[in-house]
Amino acid sequence: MTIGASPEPRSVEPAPAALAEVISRFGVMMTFGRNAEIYAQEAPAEHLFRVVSGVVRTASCDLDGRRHIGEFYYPGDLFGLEAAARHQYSAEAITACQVQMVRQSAVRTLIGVEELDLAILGGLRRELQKAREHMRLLGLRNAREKVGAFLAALAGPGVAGGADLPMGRQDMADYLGLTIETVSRMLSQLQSEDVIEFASSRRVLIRRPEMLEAFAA
Amino acid sequence: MTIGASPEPRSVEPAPAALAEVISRFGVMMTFGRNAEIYAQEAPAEHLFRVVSGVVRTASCDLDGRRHIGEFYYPGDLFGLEAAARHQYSAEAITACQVQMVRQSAVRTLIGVEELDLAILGGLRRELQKAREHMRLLGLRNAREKVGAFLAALAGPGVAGGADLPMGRQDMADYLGLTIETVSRMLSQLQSEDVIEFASSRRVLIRRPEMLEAFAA
DNA sequence: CGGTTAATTGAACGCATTCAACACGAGTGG
DNA sequence: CCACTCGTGTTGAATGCGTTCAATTAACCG
Repeated sequence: MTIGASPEPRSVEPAPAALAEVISRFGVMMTFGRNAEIYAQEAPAEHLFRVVSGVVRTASCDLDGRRHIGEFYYPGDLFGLEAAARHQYSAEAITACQVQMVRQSAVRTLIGVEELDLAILGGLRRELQKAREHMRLLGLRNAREKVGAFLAALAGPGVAGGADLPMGRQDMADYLGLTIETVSRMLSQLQSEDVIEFASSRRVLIRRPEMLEAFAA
Repeated sequence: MTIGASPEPRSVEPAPAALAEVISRFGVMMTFGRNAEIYAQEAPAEHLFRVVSGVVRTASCDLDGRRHIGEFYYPGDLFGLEAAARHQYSAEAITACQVQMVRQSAVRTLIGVEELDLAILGGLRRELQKAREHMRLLGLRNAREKVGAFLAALAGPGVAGGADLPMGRQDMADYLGLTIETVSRMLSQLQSEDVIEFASSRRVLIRRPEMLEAFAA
């Protein structure tokens, strides 16, 4: 796989299949409890990870305590294929979860250096796209749009029925660059407008999918 | 170069030397005037670029006109090695500038697929790191800190003397997720605190480097 | 049940924006 | 050389959005 040569350009890259395959076959399965740390910020990035079950977040803490959530990872997603030799963000289990892990050096012997690099290349492209999309969200959306876009992404392209919110309000807030109160307020507002409806605080029903999709942009 | 195997981890990746070398030797030199478009948003990403002189910005326009600046590129920087088959951001000349350009397919024959992919890998790692840093800036800094951090980055690690601001206030604002007025106010504020001083609106002198570096974090 | 954490809601504040006016500099023509 | 214009940058005043602080309610779990 090389950049720019794919016959069918698409806006979002799929997860690199070859690497996912290798991790799922040879990876060491690990189990983490809620809020357990999978790896620390600044830790050496020696392993590649794949979410088997549960949800993972990457987080970065500021000097003065402010926290930023980099991304959420769901079953099937790869994470930990960092940009540098050390992790910029820590990774933590949002829910109890199972994660498969392989040493990069091990993958290298299994599928060869070139294959590994290509797979990582694909993964990085995906990460970069998500990061840029996130940058735009943070830079030029207001609170209402941020929360709407988040829900739209979470509900997925087939926005119908409902969706679970595995993460708490604080995680959503730190992901969107808002406070927990503002997130709550926007959710309440969207509910009062019948765009969504909460079955419980972690379970949301989509009442007007077309309204939510308007936020996706 | 493979991820995780480098003996000396460093926080910021250098530009991929091999690729830069190839572009500078075989690239087609092009000249652009102020505000000229180098490539458009959504255009196929078939080329790799290198700034020879001048400054380049990548920009992305929203449906309702809001603009976001992705990154600024200075002489020696590579750009256009996008995450997808199509450019997420357009590239424009901030100042009159010279840019070298090569087709990816041409590079492939010159240095081989593996080399190319490795070089792009390095470049992407760099881009991802910058994007994440930018995300954090947008997500959890206030106006004062944003402007301070911008100046600190622009002045460079050896924060001393002064720096030129090749971009206008609007570009700075769209990069930082602020309005032009707020940027101007923060600059005035920093000047009134004797952290910086403006020789002209595009030329800034660093009066207290240690104060600026505090923003870098 | 009580006890604890998470989430919602209210009220007041403050930071950044918005709208508006003004200042500055570069370029052009009288 | 000055007057004029246009683009760019600065400054002021008022508004509003999101935050902050505080109190209440809901969910979770022993």
